[in-house]
Amino acid sequence: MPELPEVEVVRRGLERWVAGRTVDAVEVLHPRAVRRHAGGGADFAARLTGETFGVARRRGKYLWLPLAEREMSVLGHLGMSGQLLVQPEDAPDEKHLRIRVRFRDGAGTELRFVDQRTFGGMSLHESVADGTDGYEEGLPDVIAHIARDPLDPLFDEAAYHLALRAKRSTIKRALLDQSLISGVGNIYADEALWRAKLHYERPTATLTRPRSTELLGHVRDVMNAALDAGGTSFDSLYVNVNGESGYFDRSLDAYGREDEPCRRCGTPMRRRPWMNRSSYFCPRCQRPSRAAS
DNA sequence: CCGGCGTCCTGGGGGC
DNA sequence: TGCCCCCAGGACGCCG
Repeated sequence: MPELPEVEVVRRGLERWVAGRTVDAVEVLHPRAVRRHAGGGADFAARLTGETFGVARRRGKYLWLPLAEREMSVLGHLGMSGQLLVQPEDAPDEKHLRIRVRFRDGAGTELRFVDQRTFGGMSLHESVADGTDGYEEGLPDVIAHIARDPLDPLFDEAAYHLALRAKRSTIKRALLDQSLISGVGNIYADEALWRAKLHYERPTATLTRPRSTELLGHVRDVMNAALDAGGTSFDSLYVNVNGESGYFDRSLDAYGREDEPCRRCGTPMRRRPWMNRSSYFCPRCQRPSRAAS
């Protein structure tokens, strides 16, 4: 389940293995993998052929490859189970291979998008300036609404706090709202809330500025720890751009630890159904406030 | 306008 | 053993 740290590991792989290479041919093997591309698979392949990739960029869980000679970018999202692999051209196709990008150089490798559950995909979009960065970053127009992520030096912390105070929502919802702060998924939300000793249904409007600053610090800490470890991997579905599995799950304090002792106080951790998914928390360290159930 | 929920998808696992 | 149902969840669309 790739979140920001895993996507960043993939971005680094793309920067190293794909930047500067020119596309020779593209094969779209599953239409759902390009469902976000307006013209469909054939159009995606035709438009990409002959183009040269720039340096991969990332915002939250989205990553994109700017085209060197156009104000356009190839947008990628890994969804739940997506992988971007740089493989030898003669390596056998993966079972869930969805898109293949061949290159014109003689490097002997190709880029593959592999995705079992097909929540992810690739698509080509116009680039747009967002007011702070220029066209050279190639931000795809369709993700202009995605907020900067907490590891971005230009993340607007003051605006984030103001938005939290203004919302009539709860903290975990707000952490997962990609238009407020991007890159946080279910796993790191639970981890950061556990570290901050905050209940997932704490109303955002009750968070003081110091408290929300502290939470943000925990979000950054848990993401940086995962980055240092090379990305989190839970079910071997996630593999980085070179096909190496991440590792980090041993370090999780909350996610997936139902009935296991809290690493702070020993109380059995709980799992609660929440928004068609789960929230893991310590019932003692993370007490709900009066307004929450 | 915005919060909240349904939907997409597939393989693994649990229960009967 | 085999089958069925549930579960995982990111992001978007729609409803109230």
